[in-house]
Amino acid sequence: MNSTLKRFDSGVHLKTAQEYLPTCYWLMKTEPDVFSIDDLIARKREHWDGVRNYQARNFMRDHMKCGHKVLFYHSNTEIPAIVGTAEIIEEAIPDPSAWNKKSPYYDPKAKPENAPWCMVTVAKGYKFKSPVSLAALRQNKELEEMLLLRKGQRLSIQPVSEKEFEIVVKLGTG
DNA sequence: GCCAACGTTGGC
DNA sequence: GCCAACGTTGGC
Repeated sequence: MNSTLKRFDSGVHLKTAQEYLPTCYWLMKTEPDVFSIDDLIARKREHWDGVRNYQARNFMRDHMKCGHKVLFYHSNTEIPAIVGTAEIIEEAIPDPSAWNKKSPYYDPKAKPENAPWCMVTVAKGYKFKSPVSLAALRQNKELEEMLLLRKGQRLSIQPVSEKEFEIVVKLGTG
C-alpha cells in the first residue's frame, strides 16, 4: 500500500485508491495539448504510453481488463474537466517508448528484455455534450469521495466507483 | 532506513 | 508563472 495515500484519511473515512479495487471503472488523465478526447475519436484507438508512475502502472498492469470503462480527463489546461468516456480494448503490454531515446518518455534504465513500464489500449472515445469541469465535480455532494478531488492527488490513472462513473456520465450527457 | 534535495504534476 | 504537494534519488 502506498503510504502517501493514508495521509488523506483525516477525519471522515476516505477510501484509499487500493480500497476501490476491484473496479471496472477508471479515470485517466491526459493533457489535451498532448492527446485529447478529439484525438482519440479521430484515431479510433491509442496505446496509453508514457505512464511513469508505479502505482498508475500497477493499476494498468494488474487490474485493467478489456471492457472496463474510462472517464477521460483533461488536465493542465484552461478548464480541467472530464470531457468524455472511453473503453479498455487491450490489456497491458510493454511500453516501447521507455527504450526509445527519441521519446519524451525515455527511461534510461529500461531495456526491451527488461520492460519496466506498460501500456493498455484505449478506444471507443465518446465526447460529452458538456464537459464536467473540476469545479463542477467539487460542487457535487455525491462525488465528495472521488479520488480525483482529494488534496494533492496526482495519480494519472485512478479507480472510480460505478456510482461515481454513472453520476459523471449523467452530468456530461444530461 | 533516514531525509534533504531535486524533479514533476497540475490547479490556479 | 507560481507554488503546494507529491514521488524519486542518493548520500550517509
